[in-house]
Amino acid sequence: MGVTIKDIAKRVGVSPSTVSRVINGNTVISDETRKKIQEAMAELNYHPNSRARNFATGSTNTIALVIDAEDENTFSNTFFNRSVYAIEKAAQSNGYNLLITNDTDDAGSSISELVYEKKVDGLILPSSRVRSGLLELLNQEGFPYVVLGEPDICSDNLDWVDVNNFEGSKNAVTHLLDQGYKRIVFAAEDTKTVFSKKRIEGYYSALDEEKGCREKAEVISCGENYSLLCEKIEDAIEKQGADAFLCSNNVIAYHVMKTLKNHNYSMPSQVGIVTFDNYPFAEYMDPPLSAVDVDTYLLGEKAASLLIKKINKEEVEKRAVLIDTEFIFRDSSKRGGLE
Amino acid sequence: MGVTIKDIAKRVGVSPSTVSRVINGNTVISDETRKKIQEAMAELNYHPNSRARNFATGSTNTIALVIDAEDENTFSNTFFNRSVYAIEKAAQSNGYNLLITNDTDDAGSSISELVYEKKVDGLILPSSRVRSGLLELLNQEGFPYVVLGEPDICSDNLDWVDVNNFEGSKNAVTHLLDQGYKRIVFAAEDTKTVFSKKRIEGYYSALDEEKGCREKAEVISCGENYSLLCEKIEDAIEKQGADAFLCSNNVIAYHVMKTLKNHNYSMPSQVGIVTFDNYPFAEYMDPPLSAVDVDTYLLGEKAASLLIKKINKEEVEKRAVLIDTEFIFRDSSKRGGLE
DNA sequence: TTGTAAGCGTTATCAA
DNA sequence: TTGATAACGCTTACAA
Repeated sequence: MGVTIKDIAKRVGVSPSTVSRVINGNTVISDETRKKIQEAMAELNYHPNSRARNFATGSTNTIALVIDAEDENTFSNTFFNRSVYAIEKAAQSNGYNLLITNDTDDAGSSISELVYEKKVDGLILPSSRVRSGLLELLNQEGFPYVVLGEPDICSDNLDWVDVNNFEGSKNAVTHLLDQGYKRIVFAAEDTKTVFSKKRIEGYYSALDEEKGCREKAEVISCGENYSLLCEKIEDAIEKQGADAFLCSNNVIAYHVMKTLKNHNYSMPSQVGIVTFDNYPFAEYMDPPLSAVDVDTYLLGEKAASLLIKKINKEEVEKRAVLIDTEFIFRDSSKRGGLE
Repeated sequence: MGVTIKDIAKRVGVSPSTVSRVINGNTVISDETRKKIQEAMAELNYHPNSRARNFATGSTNTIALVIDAEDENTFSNTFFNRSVYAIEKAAQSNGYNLLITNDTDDAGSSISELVYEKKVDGLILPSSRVRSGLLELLNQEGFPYVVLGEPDICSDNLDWVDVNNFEGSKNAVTHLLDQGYKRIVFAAEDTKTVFSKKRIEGYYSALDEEKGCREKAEVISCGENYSLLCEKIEDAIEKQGADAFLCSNNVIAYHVMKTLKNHNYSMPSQVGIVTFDNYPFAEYMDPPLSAVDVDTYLLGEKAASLLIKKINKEEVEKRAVLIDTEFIFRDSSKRGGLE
């Protein structure tokens, strides 16, 4: 059915291997032969069969991105998705295809299938799916992989890429202090994930540099229980005299703002707010939300290019890559350094 | 290096084809032989090489999902992403892997590469990327594909899956009428895409059933110019006496609500609101937003299973599949049929 | 129920 | 600069 390398060879009167050389850009071919072969390929509308090539070369030119299937939010996470977009672009521009797979915890996991059956050349693993059994498998098979997000185990021995949550948080808090806020509360959905911990560390680190502030530090966490969150916010303001909130995402920021409005606290004069993640919504909020912007596109791009380097066995300069955050100053934290 | 089918054959003392039969679940094997072969595979930690299988069988057990790279929003679209999640799940449960590729308009497009080089067995194409040249290529190569979303060309001759935008819109407007709202405005970012057109048709269709309402119909579109949107909203209320808005997404709904609040219109007593897409935010808005909920998970699932049927050359009952929407009644449209 | 052998389309080694 | 030829690991008639 399809036209093969042999058909081209026959038509031009050369051997299949010569045609193969042209396809692969081998330079030892004479210009004349190359030209004739290329013409024949165009005339016959020849396209190399990637299945045969994969088989012959022992590679697939495909990388896999593992998705955390347990995490309902992964796919509704705009930021994660920008990373996916970036990974695909980086892959494509390096001649790789991108396979996406949910990681289930089943015994015959989809990941081990990819690895054992050699369906891809390497994989990007979200930190939430890093577990020792899987690492053993990968290392034992000498399979190239990169972790997306700082993992909570083996972080010194793995190649990973993450946002600099520590600095992002620290900068935001320093900004709030500079604006004259004194009692800054950190509000998050959890405090256990690696990125939450890093942000909390950054929060403390900024407070440490302003005397008397660390003592008043307070971290609120609420899971997804937003009415609980609202209560805690009220308490923080009324009982502890909180005058600013650093929120770990936009949903939390939204609830903080709602609570403040319900109690007629004015923003930003009485209470300031900064949120992580610069959602499209953030700039339209009332007041517009200051945000720690995270370049998840870059995150994905770095992860993909790091993986491809590993696949090609190039030397990798550093094991861990941290992406800088950018602080976006809007009205919600604009107190102007007033007391 | 790797252990192959021959190693298993040798160890058990059978021929490679017998081992192959066991791998492929061929039933003519004697229980005894099967058992011995399975034991040997376990002992040697054998896994079939998918590259070799793909080559031998002439298939890849992979489907591709094309992403609209031009559309910045695709990847930040929560709903689209739930479809991706569903597609992956459906693929996996049918033994397929999922490849994701951006569609660039370059001459050597990534899609034609997938098709010509036989990298995947079929593809899911978003309606926004349907163009005649591409369809020609696919049809000419006899390549299985399914369109995600109703396409604006050839919709009668293609297999596609979409949400029932017409009914969703119609139901929402009927609901508003039932609640006693009289002058309902449809607010959208555009009016040209197929789904917008269908929604507008549904909007008109509902109005037609209530006398005197169709004459007062008004469709507002604003692109991404939200200050323009706010002006138009004001006009609609003040000059045309609008008392309800059907919004084509949450961002629009947000701006409508903001405008209403700024002008001290009370919701839902003076003005009612319904939005398309039940974002997590919708239920936390003030008042909580009534929404036309779209099951994009089901959308993706249907698309994937339809494609896999086509790949297997099974007869497909209908060319076009419409997914029902669900109306979620919250406070923002609860007027209770008052005048 | 099992074995033999050809074949899938390309790459890669070696020789010319 | 080119050509023969083996090899990649599996599937699949066909034969036994």
